[in-house]
Amino acid sequence: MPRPPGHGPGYEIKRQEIIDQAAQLFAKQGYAATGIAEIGQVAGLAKGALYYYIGSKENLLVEIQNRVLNPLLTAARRIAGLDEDPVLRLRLLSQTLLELILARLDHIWVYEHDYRHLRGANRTRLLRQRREFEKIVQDLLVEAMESGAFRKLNARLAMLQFLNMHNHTYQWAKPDGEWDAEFLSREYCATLISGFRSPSYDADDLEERVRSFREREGA
Amino acid sequence: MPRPPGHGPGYEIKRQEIIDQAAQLFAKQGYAATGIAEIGQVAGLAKGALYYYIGSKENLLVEIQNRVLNPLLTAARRIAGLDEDPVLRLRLLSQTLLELILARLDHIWVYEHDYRHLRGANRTRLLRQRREFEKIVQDLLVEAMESGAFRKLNARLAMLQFLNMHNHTYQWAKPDGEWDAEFLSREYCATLISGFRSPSYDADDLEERVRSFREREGA
Amino acid sequence: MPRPPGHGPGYEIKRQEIIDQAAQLFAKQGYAATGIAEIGQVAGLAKGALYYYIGSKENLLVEIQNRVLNPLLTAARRIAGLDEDPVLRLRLLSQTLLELILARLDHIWVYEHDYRHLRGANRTRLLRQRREFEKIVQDLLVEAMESGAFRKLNARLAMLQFLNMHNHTYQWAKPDGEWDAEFLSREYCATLISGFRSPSYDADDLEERVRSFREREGA
Amino acid sequence: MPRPPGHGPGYEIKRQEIIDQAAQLFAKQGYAATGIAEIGQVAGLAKGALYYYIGSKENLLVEIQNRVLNPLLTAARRIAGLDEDPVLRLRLLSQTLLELILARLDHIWVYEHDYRHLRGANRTRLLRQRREFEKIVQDLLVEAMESGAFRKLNARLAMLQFLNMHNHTYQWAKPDGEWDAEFLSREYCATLISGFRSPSYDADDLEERVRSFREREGA
DNA sequence: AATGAATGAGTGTTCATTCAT
DNA sequence: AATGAATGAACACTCATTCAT
Repeated sequence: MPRPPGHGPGYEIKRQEIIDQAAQLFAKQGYAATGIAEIGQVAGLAKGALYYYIGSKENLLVEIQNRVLNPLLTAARRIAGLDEDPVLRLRLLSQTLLELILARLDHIWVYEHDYRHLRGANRTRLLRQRREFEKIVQDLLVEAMESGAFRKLNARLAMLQFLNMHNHTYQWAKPDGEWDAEFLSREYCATLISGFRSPSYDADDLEERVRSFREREGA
Repeated sequence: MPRPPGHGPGYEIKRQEIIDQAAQLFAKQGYAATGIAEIGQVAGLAKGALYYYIGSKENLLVEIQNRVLNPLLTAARRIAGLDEDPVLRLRLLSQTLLELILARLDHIWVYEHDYRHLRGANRTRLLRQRREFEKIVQDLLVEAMESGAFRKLNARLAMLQFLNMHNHTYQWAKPDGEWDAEFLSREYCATLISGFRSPSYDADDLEERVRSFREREGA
Repeated sequence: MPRPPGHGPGYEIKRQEIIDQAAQLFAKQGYAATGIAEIGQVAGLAKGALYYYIGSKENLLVEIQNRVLNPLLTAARRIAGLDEDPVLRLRLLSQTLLELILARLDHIWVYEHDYRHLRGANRTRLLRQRREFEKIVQDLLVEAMESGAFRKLNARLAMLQFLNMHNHTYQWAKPDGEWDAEFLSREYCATLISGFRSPSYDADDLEERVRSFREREGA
Repeated sequence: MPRPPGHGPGYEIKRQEIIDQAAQLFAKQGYAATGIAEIGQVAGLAKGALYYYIGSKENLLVEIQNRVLNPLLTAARRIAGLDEDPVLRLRLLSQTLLELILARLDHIWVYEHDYRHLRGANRTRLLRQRREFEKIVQDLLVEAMESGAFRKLNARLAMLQFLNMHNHTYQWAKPDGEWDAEFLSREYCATLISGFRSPSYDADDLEERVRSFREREGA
C-alpha cells in the first residue's frame, strides 16, 4: 500500500524493515500497548519520517496480517489443489502452516492477538480470509472422509481440532526451539489422523509418501 | 481481597459485578485498549467511585486471572490426586478444563491474551501457577505411560498437544455454542488418547468408566 | 472553631489530636502534598468522621497557624510590656521564640512553609499577626537604640536580621538536638547584640541580668 | 540536558524560558500546588508540547535546583580557594550568596521550599550539594578561627548562624527592594564578624580590603 | 527523505468534599 | 459519633497524528 505516487528505490525496503520491527514490538507488548514513538526509536526514525513510510498505526497491523495470510492462503490453495491423497495434502498443509508459525513467530502473535483492533474494511477482509483458510482445511477433511480414509466426523469440529492443535503452537514455541516444523507436523498429524481415521485406514506409510512426494516435487 | 479497612455488605457484591463487567470489556477489546472510563460507564459509576472498588486497573486483571486459575488449580490438584487410572483422570481433567473455558469465555480470553500486561509479583505468581497446571497435566501423561496405557512419548510435547487442543477452544467457542464441555472433552480425548495410547491399550471402555466414576462420586 | 452546636466532651480532645497528627504530616510532606485520606489513616478515622472534626483541610492549616501565633503573640506582648531594659526584653523574647520553635518543630515547618495556601480572611489575619510580631521586635530594637544601648541602626533591617537568625532555625533543628533554646538564644543574642550595640554599651552582664530576672519572676 | 535525540536551535532557548516561568509559579504557589496545565498556559503551550520540552514535572524542579546550586557551588569553590584572609573570603562569599538570592528570588523560594519533593537520586545529589556548600562555609569559619581572627567557636553553630542570617533573606526580600546584595552583605557580615571575632581582631578595615581586592581582580 | 514542533484528546489515578444512614 | 459510598474535577502524563520546512 505505497502512498504518494513517486518513491525512491529504497522506500519499499525501508518500509518492510519498519514493518518487521513493528511486528517484533507488537508481539512482545501487544498492539495497543506499543507506541508509535517506540517504533520510531527502534527504526531510528523521527515520528514525521515514520509516518512517511507507514501511513498509520493500523496500517502496520494490516501489513503484518497480510504477511501471514497471503503466503498462508497461497500455499493452502496450492496444496489443496494438488492431485494427491487428501490425507497427504493435510499433512503437507500442516507442515506449511507450522513452518510459517515457527518462521514468523512474532507475526503470528500479532495475527492471533491483535486482529480485533482492525476496523471496518480491514477487519472484514481479514475475517473473510480466515474463513477461507478454515474452509480449505475443512474441505480436505471432508475429502478424507469421502475417500474412506477418515471415519464419519463432524467436519467442523474436526477442522477446529486440527486448527486448535496447530494454531496454539505460537503460545509456547521459541524462536530456536528444539523441534522444527517437520517434526511437529509429523507428531501433530500422527495424533490427529489416528483419531480421525477409519479402522480400515492404515496411516503407517504416510511419512513414506510424504518423502516420495517431496522427491517428485523437488525434481 | 477488600482494599480499605472496612466495607459494607454490598461492597464485595458490587466489586464482583465490576470485575465481571471489566472481564467482558477486556475480552472484547483487549486489556490495553479498554479504558477505565469505559468500565466506569458500563458499571454506572464515576471514576472516583470505580477506584473505590477496584484499586487499580491492573488489579482487575489480577482478579480475573485468579478467577480462572484458582478454580482450575484446585480442581486439577483434586483430580490428579484421585485414586483412579491416569487416563481416566486425564479425561476428567479435560472436561473440567473445558467446563471452565466454556463457562467463563470472556475470562479465558483475558487469561490467554493479557497476562503479559501483569507486572512484577503479579506476573511471577501467574507464571508459576501456569507452570503448576502444566506440570499436573504432564505428570498425568507420564503416569499413563508408566502404567502402560500410553506408548513412550516425549512427555512435554504430549502435554503441549493436550493443552493446544483444549486451550485454543476459547478462540472459536460461543457462549451458547452447540457443543458442551462433556461432548468436547469426549471428542478431544478420543483424538488425543488414540494418538497417545499403546497398541495394547483398549480405550473403548473409557466413557463407560467415566460414567461409573461419576455415579460413585455423585452417590 | 467547633462546628455544630452540641458536642460531647471528647470532641475537642480528639480534635486537637487530629490537628497534631496533621501538623506532623504537613511538616514532613507539605500541606499540598498531604491528602485527607492520609490524615484519616493516621487518626484512625474514616473520611466522613474526619470531616466531622476538622471542617475542611484549610481549617487544619488555620488551627496550626493559630497554635504558633497565639502563644507567640501572647508571650511577645507580655515580654514587650515588661518594665525592663529593652536589651533584656529582646533576650527574653529571643528565648521564648526559640522555645516555641524547638517545642513545635513540625508546627513551625507548616507555619513557615504553607501559610501561602491560606485564602481570603484567614490569610489576611495571618499576615496581620505576623506583622504585629515583627513590629514588637522592631519596637524593642528602637527602644534599645533610644536607650543608648544600640547604635543608630536601620530599625527594619535590624529586625530582619534578628528574625533571619531565629526563624531559619527550624530548617536544621532536630527534635532532640544537642542545643536547647536557652543556649541558642544566648548564642544568637551574643552575636546580634555585639553587632548592634553602641561602643559604650557593655553587654557582658546580660546573662547575669537574665538570671536575676528569672529569679524575681519565679518567686 | 536535552531529552530526545535531536533538537532544533530554538529548543534550548524555549526550554529555559519554560523553566523560568515554572520557577515563578512554583515560587508563588508551591511546587505541589502548581499544575502542569497552569505552566502550559503561562508558556502558551498545550500539554503535549510542554512535555516535549520538560520531560517531567520533577525534572523542572531539578533544573531549578541546578540553577541555584551550580553557580552557587562554583562561586563558593572559587572563593574558598582564593589566596586571601579567610574573613575576607567569608565576606566575598556572603555577597555572592546574597547576589544569587536577590537575582533569582523565585528560584530560591523553590530551592528552599520544595527540595523535599525530589525523589531518589535527584534528592540524594541535592542533599550532597547542600552539604558541600555548608562545609565550605564551615571550613572558612575554622580557618578564621585558626588564623586568630575569630575566637574559639562551635564551628557548626557558627556556620548555621551565618546561613540562618543569609538564607532566610528570601522570605522578605522583594525583586526591587531598597537594599542590594553588597549593602546586605556588609551589614550581615558586620553583625556576624563582630559576634565571632577575637577581642584582638580589628574588623574595621574589612570593607577597605574588599574594595582593594575588587580592584586587583577587576584589573 | 526527513525533521522538529505542536496538538488535543485520552491515559490511569488521586483529590477534597458530601451525605444518607 | 462515625461510616461507607459517591462525586467530579483535577492530577501528571502519553497518545496517534499533522505539517511547515
